[in-house]
Amino acid sequence: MSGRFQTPRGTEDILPEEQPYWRAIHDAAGEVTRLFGYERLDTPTFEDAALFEKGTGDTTDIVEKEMYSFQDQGGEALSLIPEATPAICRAYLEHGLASRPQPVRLFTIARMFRYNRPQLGRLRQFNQFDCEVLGSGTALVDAELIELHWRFYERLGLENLEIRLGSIDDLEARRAYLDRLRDYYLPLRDQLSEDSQRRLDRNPLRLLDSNDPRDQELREGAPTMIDDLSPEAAEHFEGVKDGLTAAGVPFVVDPLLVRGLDYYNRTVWEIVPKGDGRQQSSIGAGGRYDGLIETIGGKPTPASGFATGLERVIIEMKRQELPLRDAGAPDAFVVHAGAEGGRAAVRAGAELRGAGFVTLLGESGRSFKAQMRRANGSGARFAIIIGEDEAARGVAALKDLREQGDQEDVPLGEIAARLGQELR
RNA sequence: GUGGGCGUAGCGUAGUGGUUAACGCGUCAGGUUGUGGCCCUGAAGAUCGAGGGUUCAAAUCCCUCCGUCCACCCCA
Repeated sequence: MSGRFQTPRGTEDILPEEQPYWRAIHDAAGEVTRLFGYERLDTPTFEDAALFEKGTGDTTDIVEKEMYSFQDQGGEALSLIPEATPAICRAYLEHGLASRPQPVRLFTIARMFRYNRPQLGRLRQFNQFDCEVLGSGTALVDAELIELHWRFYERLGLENLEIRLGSIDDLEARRAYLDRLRDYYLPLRDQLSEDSQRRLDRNPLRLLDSNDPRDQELREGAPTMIDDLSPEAAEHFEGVKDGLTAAGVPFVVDPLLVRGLDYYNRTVWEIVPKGDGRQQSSIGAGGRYDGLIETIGGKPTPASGFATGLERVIIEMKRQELPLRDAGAPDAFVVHAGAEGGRAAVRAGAELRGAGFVTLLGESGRSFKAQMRRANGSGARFAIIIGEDEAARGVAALKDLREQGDQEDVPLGEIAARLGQELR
């Protein structure tokens, strides 16, 4: 089958049978944001490339090697959005949302693009549900976001998830910590795995979540950030934990939680399925980013938010075999034959749909047997049969497909009323 | 971006050098007069991911590319 076109690498079609998952996700997101009072804000699919270079950070992998960037015919440097947060912040500044009552609670559901090597749960084009609260630095806002995040999965019916919560302090304190961490590891360099020796220079935090046994042993004596937070960050962290406890949301403090974007400060969290060893298992993650808005040209504005990867959520929904609302079988399937029967079938269809009944028509030219098979396969409750004979008599034969046998003639024009009685 | 596994009809699989590539599900058509589910019969559907090479002979061996999955990396 090649030679034929196929979806570009790392992209996928969403076929009809996949749609119930997406419907469930949109319903759950809509419901949970409504309950928490979040408003939807949608941004463009592409933005000024510099927004992410500044916002996300031009030393991050996302910006350095994963952005789809291009120049348009007018010479503008643009990027397909790799994440929503800087775009939401841009919109917040551009439209003066800072002048509305603070904080502003927003959400979006959008496609994101990152050029990386595809894997299960890692696509080049993927969808995220994203919530942000701008204009508040309180711990309770973080707790609220984590709770909302949690309730979203809860509403979908997902179980066996775990919130991992951590704090990475503020920038200055984090730099000091990184120095301490490096000081600890430097003399031990030779004992580290090859990967970790490289990490020591590039991203020392990564040493802490290495899977290599050698690294894990050395980790025992390493300083941890969470036990040595600045007083302000420590108090904030306590506030987040208090808020979650009050909300009845379970969490585990993870001192090794080092994942996430560079702009995060203080609160960070991720939600993962318990006992899943895969690398792409985190289905959602978030954190506070008090410095980002200033970085992209706004006044210093505290903010916090999270994103959840919807394809990853669906992987987990399938794994947990969640029951989905089925799309709904048709109410009626109209079987017909002959020119006059065809016209009557179209009229019957219009009448039925006008009355709110989901109605499918059989294929003209196909045998009754074929059409009846299709009617049965469609799951329709009733078959409405209009052949030459019925059409001539101005009636349709109504047949309940749940039972054997019985069918009766109903005058054309009274079909919808009759179905109404049968289906209430 | 690095390393590795895999790639046979729409889907799931069998076949690992030798006649027209097999099976299940699905699709289509039939099983006497215009009627479904079960059953039966038949048909369509595959340049065996693509291109090149080795060989008398390749789905099967080799190379390249594409796709997918796993690890690394990154992250949702």
